Amino acid sequence: MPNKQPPSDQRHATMADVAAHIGVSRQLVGLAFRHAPGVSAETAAKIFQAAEEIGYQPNLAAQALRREGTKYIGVTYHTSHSSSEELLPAIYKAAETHGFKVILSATSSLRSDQEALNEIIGHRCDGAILISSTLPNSRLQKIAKSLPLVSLSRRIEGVNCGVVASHGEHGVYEAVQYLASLGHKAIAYVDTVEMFDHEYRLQGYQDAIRELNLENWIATISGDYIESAGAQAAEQFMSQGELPTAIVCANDQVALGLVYTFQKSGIKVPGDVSIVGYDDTIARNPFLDFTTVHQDAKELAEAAVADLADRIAGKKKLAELYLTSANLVVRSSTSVPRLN
Amino acid sequence: MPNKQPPSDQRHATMADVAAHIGVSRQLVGLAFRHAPGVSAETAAKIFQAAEEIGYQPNLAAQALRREGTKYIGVTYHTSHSSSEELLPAIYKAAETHGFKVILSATSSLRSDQEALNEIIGHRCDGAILISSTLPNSRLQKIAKSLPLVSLSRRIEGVNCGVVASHGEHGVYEAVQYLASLGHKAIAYVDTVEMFDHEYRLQGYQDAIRELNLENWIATISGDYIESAGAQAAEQFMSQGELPTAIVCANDQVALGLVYTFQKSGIKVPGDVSIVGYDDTIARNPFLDFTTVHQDAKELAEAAVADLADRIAGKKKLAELYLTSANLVVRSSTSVPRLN
DNA sequence: GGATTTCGCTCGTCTCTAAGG
DNA sequence: GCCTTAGAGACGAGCGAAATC
Repeated sequence: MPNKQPPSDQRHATMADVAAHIGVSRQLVGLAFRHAPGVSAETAAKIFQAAEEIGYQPNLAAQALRREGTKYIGVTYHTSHSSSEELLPAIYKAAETHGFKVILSATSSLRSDQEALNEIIGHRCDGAILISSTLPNSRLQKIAKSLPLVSLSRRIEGVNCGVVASHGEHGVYEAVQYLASLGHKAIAYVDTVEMFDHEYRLQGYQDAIRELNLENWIATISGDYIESAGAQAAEQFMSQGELPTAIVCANDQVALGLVYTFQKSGIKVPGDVSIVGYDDTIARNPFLDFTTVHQDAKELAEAAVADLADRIAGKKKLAELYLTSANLVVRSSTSVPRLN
Repeated sequence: MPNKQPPSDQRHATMADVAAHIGVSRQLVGLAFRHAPGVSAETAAKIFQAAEEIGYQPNLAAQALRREGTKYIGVTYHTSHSSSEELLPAIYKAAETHGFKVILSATSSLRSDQEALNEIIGHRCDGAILISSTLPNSRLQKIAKSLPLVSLSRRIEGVNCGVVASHGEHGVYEAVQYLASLGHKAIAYVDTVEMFDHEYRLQGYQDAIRELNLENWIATISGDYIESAGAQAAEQFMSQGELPTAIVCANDQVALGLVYTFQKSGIKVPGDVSIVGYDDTIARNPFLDFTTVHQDAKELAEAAVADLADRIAGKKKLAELYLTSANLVVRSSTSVPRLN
């Protein structure tokens, strides 16, 4: 009766296996994998080759358990939030350059933000990036005391965490100014009140309108299906007698709903109405090719990770706000106004 | 000079802290959290309350390290694959009922399937679900020897893993039959050759057309931006003299590109052309309201998790294929054919 | 004596055996 | 037989200190 099973196919290789394979100590293998100084280049090469041969992959759980910090960044995001499509890859990249691994934790109608965050705490992540989190500020403030936090794409206030979002005021302001420069005077704005940070984008609209001495024309909509909300806004405009000559939307999805519905009713974009979106997600899709405000996923991700890394290193404690660029990208959904 | 720091705010609480807080043994706390037998209801309540009070969350790394299996399921998915929007929440749910936690690992143009899989191996997941993975079969076959695998939304062959996908042949067949029942005779199909499993959906079209004694009318398209591909297909149809009276698309995104482009050119849907999608993702969006083939995220997720759980338990080793339901959902993008 | 390698303890939890109330 | 505790050895890697060439 064997008191110890031979390393079966089932068991994963460990550092000890690698070490035994070439006759060095386990610790030395550890040093090599940590890229710590004091391992001769020759030995290191042998070690990595042996690891390759027996298919060794470091056990992340063991690392996380033993290390002072886990070197994990937790990221919560909502599965149907379209902007995370570009944000997540950028976060992976940025985290890697800062020496962190990413642990994703998805939220949805079936999984709350709190559950997602608990998982991150369970993994003992050194810090967390919360994308458009719906957690109340009081809750966040409590969590921020023991876990470095960055709120991404949601400008929260009164919480000691980093906040990273695109400069909505500026982006929308620029869009309205551009439309005015084309000769538009009846410029409307579609405000989606259930979207985070909608108020800042609205602010940009109002600032520009005031400065241009034009009239406010705001359509306020709400609803889960954001494209449908855009469609609903289109109906609203069409039932009001005269249409504006240009409409700025709080995001690309609303713009799509709007354009689709107009076209279905025979209203041409941009011939009859110019439309501008925000986000530059679906807008850049060649068949849509909407004029929109571009927010840069890479810039957002890098700012978020850099701030979080500073917090983890203890260099920051207080609230800090970063507004990343939001610039108009002119494409084919805008033109000079129609002749009435 | 204190030889031991008092539990500072920085350190996370452990089972020992919980135990000390109410004066029981550390082992008992462990039993309670594992819901193991032998803990009185009264004591268990006290333990959980104490855990709540001092904010204890089990250290997942320690659990994963010590346990025989980690009870993790790794899931790889591509961030711009729209169907994962519904699939991921469903997988979380299904995994939970089977007693597993989920570890997400995203792929994108910046992060390969192999990197994503390595992370999963690093976490020592008991098994993995690969959603529309692009890894070559030979690679998968090698991995499947040491890690239970399920391929979701991609029908691979020759690999000893579970395969779960919707019954594309049936779904498209049903769509064509329905169109024929409305009186359509010129029924075209848009085949997206770069999509996984496109061949099965095409097969359904061909089977139905043959059975109905109609003529094959296939538009083959390729390209990254799948909605643009749809738009491109629309251009193709419009340049061919006469339009078909109905078009079945390989997926919803293509359908959107098609409909959008037709409408822009003044062609009415469904007045001039009926359109059917596949997936029932964006199609269900109220402002689109496309007729489409519904594939059920919940059904897919449950089948995938159930099969994987069986593999992890050692109840299965060989390849196995599950085809989940694919049923036509009639909405407003289809009607009787136009009068020529 | 500096470069290279090894020792020995530790992280938080699981799991097992033995024994106490 | 119920509940509870004591004690100890894992799991796999990190890291400070000591040993070796």
